[in-house]
Amino acid sequence: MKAYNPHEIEPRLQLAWEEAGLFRSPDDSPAPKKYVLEMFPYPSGDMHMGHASNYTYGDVVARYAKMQGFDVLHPMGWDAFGLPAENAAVKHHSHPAIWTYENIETQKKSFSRMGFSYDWDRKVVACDPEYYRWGQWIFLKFWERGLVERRNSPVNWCPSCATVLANEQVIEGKCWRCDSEVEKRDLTQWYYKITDYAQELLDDLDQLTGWPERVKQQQANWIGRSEGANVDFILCDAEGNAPDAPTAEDIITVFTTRADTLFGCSFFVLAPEYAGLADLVAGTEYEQPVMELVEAAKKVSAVERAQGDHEKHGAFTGRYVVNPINNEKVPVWVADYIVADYGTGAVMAVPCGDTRDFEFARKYDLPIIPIILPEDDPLYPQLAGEQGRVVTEVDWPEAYAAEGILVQSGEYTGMKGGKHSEGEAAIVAALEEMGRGKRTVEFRLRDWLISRQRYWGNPIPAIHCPACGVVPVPEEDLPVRLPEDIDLAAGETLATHAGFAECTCPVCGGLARRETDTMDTFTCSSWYYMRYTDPHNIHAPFDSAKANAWMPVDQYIGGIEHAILHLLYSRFFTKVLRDLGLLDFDEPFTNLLCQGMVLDAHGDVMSKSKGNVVSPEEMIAEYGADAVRAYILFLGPPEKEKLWNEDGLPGMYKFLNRLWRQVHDLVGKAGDETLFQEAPAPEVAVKAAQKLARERHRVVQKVSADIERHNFNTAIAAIMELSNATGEYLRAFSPEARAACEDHIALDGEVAETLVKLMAPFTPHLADELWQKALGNEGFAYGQPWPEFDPEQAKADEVELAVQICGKVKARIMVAADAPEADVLVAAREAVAAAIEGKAVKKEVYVPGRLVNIVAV
RNA sequence: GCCCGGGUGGUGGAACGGCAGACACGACGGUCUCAAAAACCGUUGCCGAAAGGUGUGCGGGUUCAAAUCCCGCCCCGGGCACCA
Repeated sequence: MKAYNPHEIEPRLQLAWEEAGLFRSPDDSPAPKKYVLEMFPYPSGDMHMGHASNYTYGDVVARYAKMQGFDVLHPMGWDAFGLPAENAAVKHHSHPAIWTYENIETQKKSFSRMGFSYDWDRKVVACDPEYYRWGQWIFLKFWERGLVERRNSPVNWCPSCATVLANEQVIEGKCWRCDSEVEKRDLTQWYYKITDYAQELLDDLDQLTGWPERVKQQQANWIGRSEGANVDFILCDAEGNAPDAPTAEDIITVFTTRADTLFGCSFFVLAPEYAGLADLVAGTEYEQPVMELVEAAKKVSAVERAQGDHEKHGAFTGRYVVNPINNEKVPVWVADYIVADYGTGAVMAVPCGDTRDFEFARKYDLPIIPIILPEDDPLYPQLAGEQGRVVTEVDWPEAYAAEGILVQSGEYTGMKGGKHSEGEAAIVAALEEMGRGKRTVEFRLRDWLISRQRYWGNPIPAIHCPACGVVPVPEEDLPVRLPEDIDLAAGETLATHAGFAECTCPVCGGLARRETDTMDTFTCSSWYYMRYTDPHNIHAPFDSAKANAWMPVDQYIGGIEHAILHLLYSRFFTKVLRDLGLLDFDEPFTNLLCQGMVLDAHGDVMSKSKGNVVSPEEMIAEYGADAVRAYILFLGPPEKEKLWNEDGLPGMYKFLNRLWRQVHDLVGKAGDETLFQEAPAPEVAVKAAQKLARERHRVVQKVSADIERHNFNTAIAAIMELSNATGEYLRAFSPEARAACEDHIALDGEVAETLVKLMAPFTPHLADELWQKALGNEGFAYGQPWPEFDPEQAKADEVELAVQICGKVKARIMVAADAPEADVLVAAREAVAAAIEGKAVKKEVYVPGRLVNIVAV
């Protein structure tokens, strides 16, 4: 027997797999399909632990599916556009493509060295013009459908990255990539109208039964649907006189989810960025303080805003509006706690029912009108009978935002109040009746800002013509290629590049200017998984028949950090491409596995700057890829965060060595390395053989179930148990004794083959080597039929039962597995006879195969 | 503030409401060795010499039986957040 040497067998088998084209996926085959996909990486340099674990999980799922008889699509590619490549280019006075492609080669080698079963013929690289041209094509299709918009609005600007960012890329007021504070700027930018799909993106979360609940929750939060109503307030003079026939200029609309509290509205607030604000105060004594507030609000950084309990600032505009429900005159204020781009940017303030309005009212001494409170509130009896409008006489301690009973609310007094309440419905109905209100729904989700002022991205295929306006690049002119001669180190950009922007208008033929913004890299990752189904197509992004055949992805695996960003964008793309008639399904990813972060031993995120990055390469160099794979899998459930600690790695290597020996021993090829030492008593030996035969069935059953629910750690633990049973067995029978007996030869062969096949998804090199050299087979364990099991044969003839008295274990008995209940109870009583002596047995509970519980007092 | 997760030995982690701690790591003891390594065998939640007791963040409850279900807290992690 040769010793287990991963450093020799692993590279040799990787080459053999490649030569055999083992992982190539067929385009059409009658077998059922399984599309297993891991999120493609950004080519940042070396493979890190996050990659290693993520891709190991995927590889197990893919290899297991293959052994289950599925046609498997298991591709890999690179999310190759992005800022780090530009930074590297500046640093090394080179081109982003050089850095990117070098890193891709490095990572590809690392992935191969891990033994991942990718179909490299389907590799997709996002910065390849053959790929990004179709991203441009999709942009044009979105445009045709009215899903592209170019508009001026306040946007998030990262000064360090020198580009705008999408809402999803701002984390607590900071840039998702570089952590710099984000600024607000008014700029004209390109948007994908993802809000058109807000409702469907929310509704279809229910379809995603194979997704983790927390991811769906996060998406629902992000989409943030609120049901409510728009209510029109009308500008009036200081005496409360409003025009009888108000025009659009006289109306200010608010969005509210709490129309039931309309009687409690004691002031009215506009956002500092409210469009008509300047006109409202122009030329009045209020203009100066209001404009000062507007200026001050601009200076408050997003980070400060994000910090929460920010002190509120406001100013009176000198104007009034009329509350449509009771014709009361209400002062109009401007305040920095109102968000301009949510709802209408104007709010009816109800201090008694809203903590923010309450704080503001206290600070500026505005009236607080109690109109809702719980029935058991001490103030309730007083206010419920109150006919007038108590304002200051009642000491209102804090805002009451929950459900309650309406008081001092005219004909609605006594109704239930709260979100979606009786009172809310009644008041909205009344407003609708008088033409001053309308049911509506607001979403927190904003349109996706896709333009970036960066070079290393997919150019937006648009042309600015002085005569025709903004026009699309004709399809036949795609791709708009990135110019290769650019000197980023010298500060050159697409906008300043000589030649790139120059073009002629495709409509009028006149001199025009090409759009110089590129698209957010997340546009590239929103459809790459479709390209894998047809990666070499030069006529379309993909052939619909091929995409529909392979898609949706059966198992998607990636980091939790993409819970919103990538996964939401991809769902949006899928729905639009479906509406374009290119796809026949609604959701791209049927099942989603989100792996937890791999952290260092102290629980910190691994990063180059912290110098705590653990490289899988060194571990592979010492113990081989199979040991690293198995150890990663054994560490715990994939969803959980992993504090990296490699103390157990040598133990896993030891296990693989033991397995190697055992398989050789079972098939009579161990030579001097046989585990047999000294024959025990015959009945001990027989039991070891019986147990091994049973364990083989039980473990196959358990490993299959565990892989299917992604409990790889317990699957490996079960294989260890089979190995332990094998060890006992091999110690009990000499190789000669086993070779002389047909029954032994049969059992030995079955167990050896089972061990090899069970290990195949986890440690594919070891399995293939044993498959060929120890078991003497042709080909590879990869793709061999997964072992069968018989649940009946997994059962033991005799079982040990715990005997409890009142739930406490007092004894253990051995009984035949099929013993009648009466016999078992007799045996149980005997076993604890002394303890129940003189007590009355009130009840006996028998759980077959587990325990007997005797309730005796 | 709202919404999700999660608290189990020295460590990673197991446990369809049914013997808590599977499987490992580590530690300790042993076999083999001149010795060490490797390999193999055994012990290992805690207290206790033992009998026994005790034990899954804390306090209650349901149940013959609770890590698991219910109620009330405490701590840790994540998401959303002046979103009306």
